[in-house]
Amino acid sequence: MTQGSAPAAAKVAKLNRVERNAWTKRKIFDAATKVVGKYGYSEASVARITEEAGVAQGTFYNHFENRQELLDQLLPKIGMDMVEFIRERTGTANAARQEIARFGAFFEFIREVPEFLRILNEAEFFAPNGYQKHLDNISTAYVRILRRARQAGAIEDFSDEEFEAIVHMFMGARGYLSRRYSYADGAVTAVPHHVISAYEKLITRGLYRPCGEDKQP
Amino acid sequence: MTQGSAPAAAKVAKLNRVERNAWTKRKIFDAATKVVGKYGYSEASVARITEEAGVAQGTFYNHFENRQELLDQLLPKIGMDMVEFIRERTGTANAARQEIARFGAFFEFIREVPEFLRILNEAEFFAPNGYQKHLDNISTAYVRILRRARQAGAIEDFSDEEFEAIVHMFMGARGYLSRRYSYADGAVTAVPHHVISAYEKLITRGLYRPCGEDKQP
Amino acid sequence: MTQGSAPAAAKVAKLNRVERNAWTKRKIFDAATKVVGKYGYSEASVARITEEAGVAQGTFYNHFENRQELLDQLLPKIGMDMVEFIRERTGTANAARQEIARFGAFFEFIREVPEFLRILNEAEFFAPNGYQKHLDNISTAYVRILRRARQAGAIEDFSDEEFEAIVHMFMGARGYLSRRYSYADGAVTAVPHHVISAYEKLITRGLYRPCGEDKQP
Amino acid sequence: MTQGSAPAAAKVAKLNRVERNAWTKRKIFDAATKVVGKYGYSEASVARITEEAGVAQGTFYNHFENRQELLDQLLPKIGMDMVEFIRERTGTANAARQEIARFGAFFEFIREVPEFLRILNEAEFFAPNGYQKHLDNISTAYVRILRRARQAGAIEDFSDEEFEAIVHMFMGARGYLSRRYSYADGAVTAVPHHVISAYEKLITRGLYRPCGEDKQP
DNA sequence: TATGAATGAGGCTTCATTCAT
DNA sequence: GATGAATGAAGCCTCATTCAT
Repeated sequence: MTQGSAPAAAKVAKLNRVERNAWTKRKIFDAATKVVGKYGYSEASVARITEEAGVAQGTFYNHFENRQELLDQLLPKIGMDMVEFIRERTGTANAARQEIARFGAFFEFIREVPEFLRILNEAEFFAPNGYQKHLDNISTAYVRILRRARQAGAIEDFSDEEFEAIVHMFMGARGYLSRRYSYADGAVTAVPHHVISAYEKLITRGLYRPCGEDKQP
Repeated sequence: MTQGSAPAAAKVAKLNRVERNAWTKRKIFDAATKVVGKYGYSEASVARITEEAGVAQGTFYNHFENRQELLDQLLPKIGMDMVEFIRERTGTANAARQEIARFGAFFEFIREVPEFLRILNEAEFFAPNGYQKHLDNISTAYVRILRRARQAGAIEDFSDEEFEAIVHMFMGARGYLSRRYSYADGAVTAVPHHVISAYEKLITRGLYRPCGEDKQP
Repeated sequence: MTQGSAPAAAKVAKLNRVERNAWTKRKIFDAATKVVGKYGYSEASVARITEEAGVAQGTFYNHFENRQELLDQLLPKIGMDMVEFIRERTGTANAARQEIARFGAFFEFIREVPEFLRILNEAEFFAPNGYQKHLDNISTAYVRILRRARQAGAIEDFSDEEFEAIVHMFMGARGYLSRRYSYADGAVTAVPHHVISAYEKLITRGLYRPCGEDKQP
Repeated sequence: MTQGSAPAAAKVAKLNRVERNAWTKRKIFDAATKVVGKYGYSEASVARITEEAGVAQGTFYNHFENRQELLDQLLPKIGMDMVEFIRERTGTANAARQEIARFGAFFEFIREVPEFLRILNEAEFFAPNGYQKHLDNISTAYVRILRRARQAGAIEDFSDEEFEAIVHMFMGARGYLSRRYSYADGAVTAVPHHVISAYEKLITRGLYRPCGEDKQP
């Protein structure tokens, strides 16, 4: 429209069609993360999300089949970010120490990405497909870790099936604990030390070999 | 309108005003339990509940301030039923055995009252006040049990604060496990044995004295 | 609100609950007739209808399951009015004359109830159930008339099945003619005389005994 | 972007600009015929049509001013095909026989081009301009035929204006009959014989000279 | 106290059309 | 000329709550 504007074409104009498309989708996605994190799934109307994203409501449906599709993508996406985040902080100590590290990293992540907690907790009921996908992602990865620890001699006397149950307990425990201790009037705070210590005692005695040393180096 | 109706009023008429009132409220309450258990909180519209209860929508507001008030009463009420149910099945064996019994009784209760699972799980987000109340109820009772076990010498080395954390882990673990293992295509099934055994190992080794015998009789 | 208003309760207040209910439903129904007649089914949004009726949109759904249900009731209802209207104007002359009278009365009715034409014509596509019902109503009644004429000796050589086809042709012909000749820029005008005369010739010669006299007195 | 693409451009590239243009327009047109025939006008969104045609939505507006313009072209185009189809099957027998032949050919055409019926029937309300144009086309041609029959002595006692009315009745009758007898669960079937016979009786007696022989050769 | 019709805001989604690339 | 993302109005319907009877 402004005739001579070609050379001035600003930041956004540099993007080609494909990039612009991805950028818009990303805007919607990020907006949804923010909105669900703040208000919960049930208040995350398309109107609210698109307003937060700064696009028209109709635009939403150019990028997602419907509201639910977006909602179901939220958790698995952030969940993978979390897995990566935790992996980076796990260290190379013995298996029990690593488990403690993971436990702590989980709560660190929650503070880094405060939306995560609510998204995780509510997903089961508002985004069941996404929740299941996330569960499978986590469960698979976690069981693999436990198996490796068993091979290394750090765990004895647990079957694969029992591992799966243990993993579910861990996940459940973290969820409960995070909800109980990490919320402080909306804001997210650190988990108190006694929570860590209780968890440490429970799992080092109950799951991993008490001595804290793996059998095979 | 109702003036001369006293003699004709059948069965129900035997009730006086207060009893009738309580009876109606109860009908609504039971209907809500059924509806939420079957469809979840978000589908539990006032219309659906009153229809299930066989009363008019307006009647609802004679007994509850608003929809949320009823929803918030649901879980604490059933939760207390559950506590009683579990207490009756705890037995008098040593502390570790009792804990296993409680764990099992929890899953029994779920099968007795199939609505409970959904009400419990969703309450956190749809009936936060009721959820908190339920949490406090359970947590208080459970911590008391653990303290007593510690006094009896069955638990060592855990502080009161750690007990609270442990209780939350237990509750979280049960929730997760029940969701993972108790749903079978809508119906509620028994929890597989390896889940029980995994739990048993984890807590007898991690919390209670491994030998399974209390210090003081 | 106005404290002493009880004795003043005006016109509408005389109605009891049932009557008020019926009255509201009727208001919606009449509004729909007007709106569909003027704008056609596709423009007959619930918003437009309720606005015309002077009620809230939500009220609509207290009286009709959904938009389509109302739409499907429109034609059969008015169709029965039409049947009655025509019957009253059929007279007692011989069968052929009666047929001409019916033909004329049809066009009279269209002018009495100008909405009818559009409702009739569009119903096939926008209210198929209602259309089918109307068709059955009319077809049944019409075939009965033809049969009686055959019994009276006014018609020869047509089978029952052929009657049904004839009735469809009559209905189709009327529809076409009414659309062609009765619309005058939205308003509805009388059908020109040559249309009547053409119809008269066609059916008195083609269907009824040409002489215009029935066999049996 | 397109600079060097000339040599590589396959089959389609043989077409010059004008031909390509016409080809695209044709694709859209055919797609619209298919879509309207199958789903009706109201479901014939621009999105659906362009998808069926395999072009982008924007392309549509390079060839048609708007959605309605295309819709209005649909019926007149196919209508002319029908006229040609019927003419080829009219034969050279006497006028009454020819009329019967035309009646039969109409139903044949419906089976040849199954989309036609729906397009014809719905056009009146969804493509009024196109419908009017079609009506004029048919009416003009049909009246010419009747006039010629009158000149040949096969019809007596009908004025030109009455001819026009008769033509409308014929068209209306055909429409009704085709809808009543030609739809069989979506598919299009043959019209039962009694329909043909009823029509034959009606028009040979009512319009054409009963003897079936024209006055002047 | 019981009733149930009335309300109107708000939710999701579709769609014809525009316009920058 | 072709593309397809962006737009925003409009449609249907649900729902918690109110209020006159």
